[in-house]
Amino acid sequence: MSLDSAEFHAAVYDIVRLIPACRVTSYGHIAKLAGMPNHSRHVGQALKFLPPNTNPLIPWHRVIGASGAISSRGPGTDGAQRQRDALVAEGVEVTTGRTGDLRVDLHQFGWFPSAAQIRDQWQPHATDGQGAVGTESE
DNA sequence: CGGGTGACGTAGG
DNA sequence: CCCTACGCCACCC
Repeated sequence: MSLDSAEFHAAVYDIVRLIPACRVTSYGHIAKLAGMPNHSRHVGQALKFLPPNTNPLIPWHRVIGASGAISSRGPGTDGAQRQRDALVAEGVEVTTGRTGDLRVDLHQFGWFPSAAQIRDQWQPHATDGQGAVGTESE
């Protein structure tokens, strides 16, 4: 199956909408859930394309890098700061490095479910209230 | 049509 | 943990 760019955007938005509060995931994981594991950059591209009015509908701030770092997004932009503010408001701990880099502990706030678990969210059969799903490095 | 770029990721030093 | 190099692909020049 080949995803069109528009459909890829829609898939990305749909997945981002599923991210629970106080949790974060990575661009690459969203790309993987969307069926395109190598299109991690385009996930960010899709979020960049995101209109301001859809902000409250799509928790874009819960998407960070696979290393738990919030992308600088350029020195003149305040996107990273707004993202940090939104995450902190939800209760996510964001640490600031000496160089001003913003990072989140994925072991504590990471949310990396598989496609099957996503389907499980749409149809809650197993009521497992697990926290960090799929903490790879453990 | 070649080259640079980016809200990325992984591997290696 | 830091930085560098490379792969990736849509988009822009």
